[in-house]
Amino acid sequence: MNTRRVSIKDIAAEAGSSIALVSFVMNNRASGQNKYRVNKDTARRILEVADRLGYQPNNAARALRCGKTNTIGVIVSDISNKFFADIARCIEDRAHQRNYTVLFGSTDENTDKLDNLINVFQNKGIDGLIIAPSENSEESIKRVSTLQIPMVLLDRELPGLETNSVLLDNLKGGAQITEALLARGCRHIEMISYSMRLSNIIDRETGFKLCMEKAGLASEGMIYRIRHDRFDTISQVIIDAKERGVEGLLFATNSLALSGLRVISRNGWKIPEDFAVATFDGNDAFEINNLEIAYIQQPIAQFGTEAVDLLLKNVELKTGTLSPTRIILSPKLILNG
Amino acid sequence: MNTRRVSIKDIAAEAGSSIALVSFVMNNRASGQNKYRVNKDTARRILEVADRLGYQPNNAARALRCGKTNTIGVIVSDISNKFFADIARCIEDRAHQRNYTVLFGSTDENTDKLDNLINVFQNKGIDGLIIAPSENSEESIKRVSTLQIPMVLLDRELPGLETNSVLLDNLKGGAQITEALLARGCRHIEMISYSMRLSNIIDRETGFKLCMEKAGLASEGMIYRIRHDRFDTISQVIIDAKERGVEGLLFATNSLALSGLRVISRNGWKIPEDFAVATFDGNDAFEINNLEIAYIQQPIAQFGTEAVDLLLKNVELKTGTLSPTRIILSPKLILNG
DNA sequence: ATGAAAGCGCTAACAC
DNA sequence: GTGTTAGCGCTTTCAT
Repeated sequence: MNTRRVSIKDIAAEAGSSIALVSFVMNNRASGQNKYRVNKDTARRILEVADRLGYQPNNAARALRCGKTNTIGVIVSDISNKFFADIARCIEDRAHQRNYTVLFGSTDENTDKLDNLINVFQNKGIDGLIIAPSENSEESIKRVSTLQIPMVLLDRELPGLETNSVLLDNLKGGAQITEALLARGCRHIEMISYSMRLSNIIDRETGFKLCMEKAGLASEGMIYRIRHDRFDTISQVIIDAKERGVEGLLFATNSLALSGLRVISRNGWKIPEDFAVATFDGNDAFEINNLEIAYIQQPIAQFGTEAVDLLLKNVELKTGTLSPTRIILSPKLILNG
Repeated sequence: MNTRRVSIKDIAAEAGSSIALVSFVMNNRASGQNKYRVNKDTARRILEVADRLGYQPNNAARALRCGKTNTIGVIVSDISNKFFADIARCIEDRAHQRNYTVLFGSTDENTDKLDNLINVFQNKGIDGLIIAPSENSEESIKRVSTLQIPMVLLDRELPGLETNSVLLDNLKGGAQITEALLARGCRHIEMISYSMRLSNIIDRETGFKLCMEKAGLASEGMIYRIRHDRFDTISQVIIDAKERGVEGLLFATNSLALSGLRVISRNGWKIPEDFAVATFDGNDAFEINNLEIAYIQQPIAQFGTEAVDLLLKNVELKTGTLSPTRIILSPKLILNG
């Protein structure tokens, strides 16, 4: 038994018409039109044969012919990171809804991997790219622009690069969460952040600073920056903070908070008695232990949907280019306890 | 400026040779061979031009010509689920190493979505499929076999279907974790499981039962099965368990454990004083609160690597088919406290 | 309303 | 050692 997949040609032969007509009918069906410029009976016959034979169009052929793959690429630092995994899921759903498939890739914040992924994805002929850029990725990202590949940046943007992007209002988020800490009566608040200079992180820090200054509290030197490859250093920072009499700890990301909580718990300190804690994004770990941790909730689903929609708007453009769009999503403050 | 990508033809023109030769040289380069049947100088010239022009092969054309896309599909119930997200990451890494890209899809345990994904992926011409099958997916999976698409089942297998699969030794895992509970002195142990009849769940239950019986303890009726669309019912089950004087709780999956812990915490019960708890897979939430929870650790990275390798072994087969292989991975018991 | 034919970029068999 | 050519499955233009 030969297992060559059934092609348009087979259908034409079986239905006694030309392949051109089959192609035409199949395309009409796909686009959900019910009015054919084709003879009704012929159309019905072709459709019937196609179904009977289990016809599936060959995407490679179509891609080659049309220069379009209906595939988008998504590049993040680590797809197994909860934030990105959640977004990935939403991107997947939205893309499928709009008849696209998604190729995912993780860079581990490594520029070589990023460049390689961009190449591979370009070879595969992706129609567009959604990227959560990491540090030092400016050059690579610029290359994507040069390549004329439609692109939208996710979660972070790049200084000096005008592109489409979908972002959280991190400045507002940083301010809101700081305010929450102040509202519980904390004065001596310190922020534990990343040494990586990502726009989202920077904005959160700025939000914190602005808010502290407005409250007439010192913010200078109150931000401690952890290297992402030296997460262990967080331990000493927190121990020192305790000695300095810090009352509130604001973690710039959820992973930072998780590591911080581990330290707090290991030292036998209690939340919120010993430390008031706030961060970005919720976590099962908070709820399960009734930890009173305030956090900024990001609209994950919207991140995914907006990114896909914005990208496809650019992809499906018949001609020319749109001017870059920035979509800024609103943070939501969640208070626990 | 016309932005048509540079093709083999452009290189041929520029280097003053035929496209066939260019193709030949490029392929040799790709496969890392350094001995050409081609004139050294010609080869060098071609390579030089290719680099200068920034040539990237067109995958669609190659796929069409060769009937091979170097893409595999991965279908799970939900890619944002931690277990699958972790595996996805490992699959991605391994596949990239081996020069394949990966298409991911989530079914939400829904047969229609599964069928649809299989179709879409088939259209895209994936060379093989890795699937974590959910309940009632027998028919769909069988169709993949019929389609002659190489496939490996992940995490769960299907009764009455001989296929390649990569699985945990869930029977052993179930027994090991039960023993751990017994070893801490628990007698009255109950298992909280899924109503879904997935092979991995069933095996874990069997391991539990066997172990309990061996210890001369009742196991009949000691398994409570939660419907995945009625997670809230877990609350009453645990409250009842407390009244029945249950000492140890074994959760069949991590999500079940998470929900259970929420209930336990909400009722003010302590671990391990009020309940000894054990489950499958670790979780940040455990460590952060120094919860003494024993669990079975699955070798995630191995899951990914083995699945990809097994799949590609079948994909890259020049001729015929291999007989189905089952790869059984060993569970590892992690004791906390 | 329908069909013939060109061509997307590539590989591989074959000829020179 | 190098070039010519057919053809993968599809869409699309142009005839009829």
